[in-house]
Amino acid sequence: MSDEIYDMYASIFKALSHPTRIKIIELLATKGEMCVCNISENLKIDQPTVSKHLSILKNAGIIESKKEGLMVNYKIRMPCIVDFFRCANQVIQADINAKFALSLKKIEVMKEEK
Amino acid sequence: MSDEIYDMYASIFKALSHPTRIKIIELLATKGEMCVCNISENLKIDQPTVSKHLSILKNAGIIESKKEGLMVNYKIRMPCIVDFFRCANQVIQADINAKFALSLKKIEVMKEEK
DNA sequence: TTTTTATATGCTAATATAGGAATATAGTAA
DNA sequence: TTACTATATTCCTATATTAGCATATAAAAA
Repeated sequence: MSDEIYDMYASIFKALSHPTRIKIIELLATKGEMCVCNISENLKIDQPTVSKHLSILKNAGIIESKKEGLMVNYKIRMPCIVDFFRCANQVIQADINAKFALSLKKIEVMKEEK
Repeated sequence: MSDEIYDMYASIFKALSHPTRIKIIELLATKGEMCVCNISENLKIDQPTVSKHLSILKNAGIIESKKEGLMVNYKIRMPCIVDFFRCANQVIQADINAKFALSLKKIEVMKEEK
């Protein structure tokens, strides 16, 4: 694989590496399509900030936009992106389970020390 | 979803948002398991830098390590991470196709202008 | 035309990240 | 013990990213 391809992969993941942008993807995945104003309202984040995050996602090729009158509607361009989250969720669940197991172990040790 | 969960998703994607770390994942996905020295040698990146990237991937829960004597072997903890790349590849291919279509269109316009 | 509405962009300060060089740690061997 | 090997960490500097505010653009309405 060429360095350019690695950069392209990295830029897609970088676009997804911000909690606000994850929220935007989740919102669009749920509602299908939304204008900037509704996204801003729904997430309670001011319009310029939402606009900037949307342009980052768009530049990465993850979402696309369509102008309709005054409004710009955004939607997910690559539906398989939802699978990212299913996998990421497995990682997160594994972490939570590991932390839980660890705290149980600590409780056991405390009992033994008594 | 709580803000903490969004942060966890974001940190997983952030861990993948660097070309060197993509290369490491690809390497581990292919070879199964590798020590730091072999990763460093294979990617021609110096050891402290590889070590830092590995710790970022490990903290995100994407890879795990096992110490064996002097060496530390790393392997992928979540096999589904490979699906990330399959999807990301679709995004990349779509971009490449779009660019190609655009350049064809420009050629058409140039012909008409003659 | 002017005004209003929806979105995008420019600027700045604070914060985060990267790589390189040097150093620290931990296990092995002599 | 000392020497060696494989990893990890620290410090430093350069660069990148963020949110917030102000401003610019673009379409619709008056």
